[in-house]
Parts: sequence; structure tokens; C-alpha cells
Amino acid sequence: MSSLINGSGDADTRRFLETLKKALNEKQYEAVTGDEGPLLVLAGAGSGKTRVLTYRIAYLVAMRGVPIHRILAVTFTNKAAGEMKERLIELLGDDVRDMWVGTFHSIYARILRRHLDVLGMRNDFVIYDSDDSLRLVKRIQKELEISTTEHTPQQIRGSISRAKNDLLDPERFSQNARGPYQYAVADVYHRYEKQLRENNALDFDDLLVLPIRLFREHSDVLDIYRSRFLHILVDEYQDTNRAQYESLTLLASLHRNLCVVGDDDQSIYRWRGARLRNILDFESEYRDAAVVRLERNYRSTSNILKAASSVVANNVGRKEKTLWTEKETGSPVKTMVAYDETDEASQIAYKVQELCAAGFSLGDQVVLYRINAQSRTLEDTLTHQGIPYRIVGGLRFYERKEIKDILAYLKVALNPRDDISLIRILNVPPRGIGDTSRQRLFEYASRNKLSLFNAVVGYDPEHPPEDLAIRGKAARGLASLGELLSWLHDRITEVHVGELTKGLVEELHIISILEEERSIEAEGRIENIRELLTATNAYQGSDGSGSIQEFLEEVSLITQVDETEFGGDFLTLMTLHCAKGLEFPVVYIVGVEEGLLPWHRALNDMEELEEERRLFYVGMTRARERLILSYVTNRYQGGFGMMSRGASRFLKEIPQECLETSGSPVGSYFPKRRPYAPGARRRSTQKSSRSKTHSSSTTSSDSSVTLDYSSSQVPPTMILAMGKRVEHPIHGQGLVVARHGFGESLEVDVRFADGSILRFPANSGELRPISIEY
DNA sequence: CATTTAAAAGTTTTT
DNA sequence: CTTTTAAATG
Repeated sequence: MSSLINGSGDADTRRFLETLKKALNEKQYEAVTGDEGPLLVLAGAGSGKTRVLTYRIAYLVAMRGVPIHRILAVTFTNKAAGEMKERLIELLGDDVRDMWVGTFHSIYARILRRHLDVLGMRNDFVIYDSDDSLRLVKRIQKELEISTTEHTPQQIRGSISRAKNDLLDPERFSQNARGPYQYAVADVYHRYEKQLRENNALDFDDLLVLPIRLFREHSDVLDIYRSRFLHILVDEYQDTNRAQYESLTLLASLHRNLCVVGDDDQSIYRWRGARLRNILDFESEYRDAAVVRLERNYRSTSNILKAASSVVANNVGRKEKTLWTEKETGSPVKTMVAYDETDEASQIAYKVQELCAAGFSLGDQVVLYRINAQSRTLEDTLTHQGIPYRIVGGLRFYERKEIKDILAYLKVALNPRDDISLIRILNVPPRGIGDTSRQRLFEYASRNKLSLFNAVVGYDPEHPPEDLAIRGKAARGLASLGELLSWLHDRITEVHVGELTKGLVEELHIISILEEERSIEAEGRIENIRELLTATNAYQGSDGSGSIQEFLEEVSLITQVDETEFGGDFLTLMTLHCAKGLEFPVVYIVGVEEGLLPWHRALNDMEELEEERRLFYVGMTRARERLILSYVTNRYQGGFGMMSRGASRFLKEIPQECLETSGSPVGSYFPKRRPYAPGARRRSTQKSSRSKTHSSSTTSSDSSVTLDYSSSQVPPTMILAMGKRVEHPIHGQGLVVARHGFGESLEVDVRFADGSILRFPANSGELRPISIEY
């Protein structure tokens, strides 16, 4: 492939412009080739936002001769950055690899690594994730004797985070504090910042906030970057917060070539400090800003687009936009009513298979929900029916306990001041150092003005310090930890991360300890550790050296979407927030109910309610061809009562003409749900007992009543679920005990009365499901 | 004194 | 229905 970057002849120029004209519509072309100066691209959902951003960079490089290192592109996830880079490499050639494309967090981390020392901190900091920060807040709350029940550590940590993103340092926060809660937060905040500095650690917010301090207090550093970055391009601008806004303003203050792309209707991170006004006020902020509106949608059918637009039109605080499409009308948006969440899950599972029969693959379909807790019921049902699925988000790989434990060792070895990580691994794996010993160790360290690390490493079991009353098992444990840590510390800068991790895992004997547990969870953990070893082993940093510092940084900035490999024949499940920026041919949104979507705590606040509406809008606009919205009449939460009350107000905002309603309110046919009996195990026994319970009242929540099997549209996969009773013309009655494959290729194992187990293709028609008689 | 076991309480969204 | 906190055990 010829690289555009080297060819600057007239012929190449003309060819490139031709390519652009062909690849882009008029508005997109305008945005891509827009002049220097501030540029606001208001890009509606599915209007080719990423495309514009990518082509604009290519245009700047190829046509305007902007050197690659003088461009800064900021995206929302690492994955988006990676994809943009791949695309740019195709367009411009391999040199693009050195371009600064990344998230705010990763780009600023890079800057801080170079310059943080001028602020009196160290450049070799570690990054605390939210779990680490939370542990720190908890510890401080205990030290300050602030009740953790009255104000949860999560709350306080949230308040601190918000303060930081609003650029309030502890002093300013204290001055503005009103009321007992804010005073408490102020105290914790003070100590929290002090601890971070002492531990040589930065939290996520620091990565955004410290560059601002750096730039403001050291104009020479600011000058390096603001003169270097001739063009700055920012994706998802509607979700930037105050700190991000301020830092961008500083970085763009010299050349003023700031191109921001976003959609105010898709701003969904207010709770994280995102300020809608950043995008709404861009034009007044930069009076000379050019504005381009991308209103043509290339993604959804007109029915879906119309439905979504009608919903979001109810928001007041927005820029007026009219999205249009040349796509066909398409299927109507479908609403489904279910009795409860189990019924909802069954109906979704049914619909998924119906659409599989209609030619969509599982990978084409995604189920979106408001809160993570909703995934459980779906998972149960999908597992039960043998539908392969994949969850995006939830617990991230690098946040799993066993992984974080191992990484904590590396962090401590790299940065001996990292007390939070050290405390974490003090007794992991169990080595006899409990609460009491830990407390004594703390006291001993502070009495002797030793860092915790030195207290541990310097511990000599032959001559234990007199003022450290640790003996016996705890003493031996402490000694072995000290040995291990100094062993690690000696190698941390020399050895490749893979080799060191391997040595560490062996030294800890984690695998054998877990093997002895002989539980499913332990097996999963072993799997995870093996995966970590593979990852570290294969790791090559930017210079191919396998530096541990670089590895740890990369790992802590991984986003939820980054981790998931898309493609493959899996049904995808994720929260609405996670779905931002993605698209699928078929989208289900479940739990479209008052109290859930909109979330109950948003009901009394106009702005919060609008954000919920935007969230719903984002979900709807992910769909290319089919959109299915479902709600239930009885949703239970935990064991305590109902949590949502009927269809969401947002559903009523969709025009009737693009809707199709299905699924009757079947509530009356269903038995009232029993209150949870304590001790009634769910996972294993419920599955078999559930169908019995329901069928005893002539119905089954496995949809055998709500869905009409006799209409023969029901795919066999649906009927031949695990545990279903079936009849075979020769062998008689049996029970489905296993399933292999999926869809057309599904085969099921059936155990018959004589104990024999036989395998049948599900679509052979030999097996007939029978309703269970009692 | 550490670990296991039982009871109690709390659940949005995430870089 | 999970996660955290308190009491019992080894």
C-alpha cells in the first residue's frame, strides 16, 4: 500500500481529496477539511464521528503536512484509541505508531512520568485504582474514628473525587465545607492526599488534576506541550469534566487548534463530573469556533431513529438536532411486557433464538441493562437454555482478587512506599499475620520511624526487636514475607515482568494452595493466574524491555470495553454505560421501568432525569435493525419487596406508529412469588425445583404458557432446555441432561427411565417436549 | 491469635 | 443475593 505521508505530489494530493470526497458526505467532508482554529463537530448518534476524526487526522498529516508528533488525539477508551491508530496506519503508514493517541488518563500519565518531579513528587509513582483508593479511605476513616456506617467510605471517596475534579484542594474544600458531613469529608480528604503523597501513589483523579497544577505552576513545562501540539482532537467531548476541560484549554492556548467532537444528547457521565456545558458553551468559549453538525445517521433504520429522537426531544438542556436517514423504515420497535425478571429473561432468550432462526447470529445481538445486578437473572436463564453469552464489564480481569494480590507484590517491590499494597499482601496467602500482629507492626514502624516496607524487610527472626511483640507463627510469616519482598525488590528493575511474576507465583505456592481447595472458584482463580502469567510473559513495553513499571501502568488504565474481544458467536450482555460508542444489529434493553430506568434516585431531579433519558437514548441508538424494549410488572430486588413500578415514562415518549407491542401482561397467570425462604438455595436446586413449582399451577415461567409453542415458530433450542421432560417414540419419556452446540447444530443428551443416555440432534423432530404432569 | 462460620446489612452507572 | 461484620472455634 502506498503511504500518503510520503507522497506530496499533486497527483497524490488530488487522489487523496478524491478518496475523501468518496468516503465522506458533504458535512463530514467539511469537518475533516475544516480550517485551523477551534472546531466543534456536533455528531449525532451513528453519524460517522470516529470516521471524521480519523480522516481529519489523516488529512492534517497528508495534506497540511502536520508532523505526526505534533498531533494529540484523545479518545474515551484505549480500544477506541487502538482502532483509530490501526485505521491511521492503513491510511498513513507505519510512522503513525508514534502519534499520541490515547485516553486522557494514559496521555497525562505519560506527561506526569516525565515532569512530576518539578512539583516535588516522584516520577516513578504507582497508580491506585478505585479499590485501592477505597481501602485508603476506609483506613483513614478508622484512624480518624469517623463512623463508616453513617457515611460509607464509598460516599466519602465519591465526594473527594468530585472535589478533586472540581479542582478544590483540601484547603479550599475545608474553607467551603458546611455541615458535619462535609467537615468529615474535609478531614479525610486532607489525610487522604497526604497518604497518597507518602505512598508515592496517584489516584485516577490525580492523573487529570496534577497536569493542570504542573502546567500552571511551571510554564516551561506547559510551553513544551502547548507548542508541540499543533492540533488537538478530542472525542466524546460531551463527557469531559472540569479538570479535562481546564487542561485542554491550557494545552490549546498557543495554537488554538482544538477540534472537539461530541453529542450533547449522549452525555451520560454527569455523576463522574462530566459537564454538559463544556460542549454547550464551546461556541461562546471560542467565539471564532467553526461548527459542523453531522445529522445524517448511517446506523439505524428510520423507525429506530424516529423512536430514539422522539424520546430525547423531551430534554430541555440540549442543542436542537434533527437526525435523518435514508435507510428503510425497518421493523417496528418492539416492546415486551413480562411478569417478573425471570419471565423477562425467558422472553428475551426466546426472542434471541427466534432472531437466530431469522438469520441473525448471536454475535449480532446485545442485551443492555441499567444496573449490573440485572445480569444475574439473564445469566441464569441463558445458562439454563444453553445460549452462549459474554458479559462486558462487571469485574475486570485485573481487578480480580488473586490478580490484584500478585500485582500488589510487584507494586510494593517497585515502590516500597506503597503501604496500601503492602497491607493488602501482609497475610496473603495466609501466613499467620492477623489483625493484632498487623497493628503491632504499624506501631513498631511508626515508633521507630521506619517505613512499613523497611520494618518488614529489616525484620530478623534471630534477633527480633524488643518492642515488636510478634512471636511464633506470625514471626515466621513476617520473616518469610520480608525475604520474599527483598528478593523481589532486588530484581524488580532488572528482570522481565514475565519471568519475575513466574518466580513470584512459584514462591507463593498459590497454585498448590488453590488446588487443595478443590472448588470451582479455586479452579477459576488458577485459570486467571495462568492467564496473568501468559500476559506478563508476552508483555513487551514500548521499547520491548518488559519494564514492570510500564506494565503496571498499562494494566491499571485498562477500560472495561478494552478487555472484551468482540466477535465470536456469543450473545453480549452489558450495562447501558458500557454500550457507549458500540453498535449492534439487534439491541434489547431490559428493565425499561420507572425506578430502574429512570433510576429512582433521579426521579426528583430534572437534570438527573434528563441524564437517564440520554442513557436510554444512547441504548436505543446502538441498534441497527432491531430494537426490543422490555419491562416487567413485578421486579423484585434481593428479598425485599418490589423495586420498580411499571413501564418507564420514556416508553410513552415513543410515537405509537413506530411501535409494536407484544407479550400480554401475563401477570395474572403467574403464581404470586413466594417470599424468599431463608436457606432456600437457588443456584443448584432451584433450577429443577423451579419448573416443578410453576408447572404445578399449570404454567411454567419457562414461557410454555406465555409463548405459544403450537405455532411452531419456537426454535427447538428453546424447548429442549436442560431438565426438560421429553418423549421419544421408541425410548419413551426422558430428561434433557446435557446440551452440545447451539442453534441448528444443537444436540441434546436425554436420560431415559432405564438409565441410558442417548444423544439426539435437537431439530430432528424425534423428541417431543411434554408438559410436566403433577 | 487466626481462621472458620454464622448473622446482618446494603446494592447505579466507571476512567 | 452478595458483601461485610460479628461471634465461635481450633
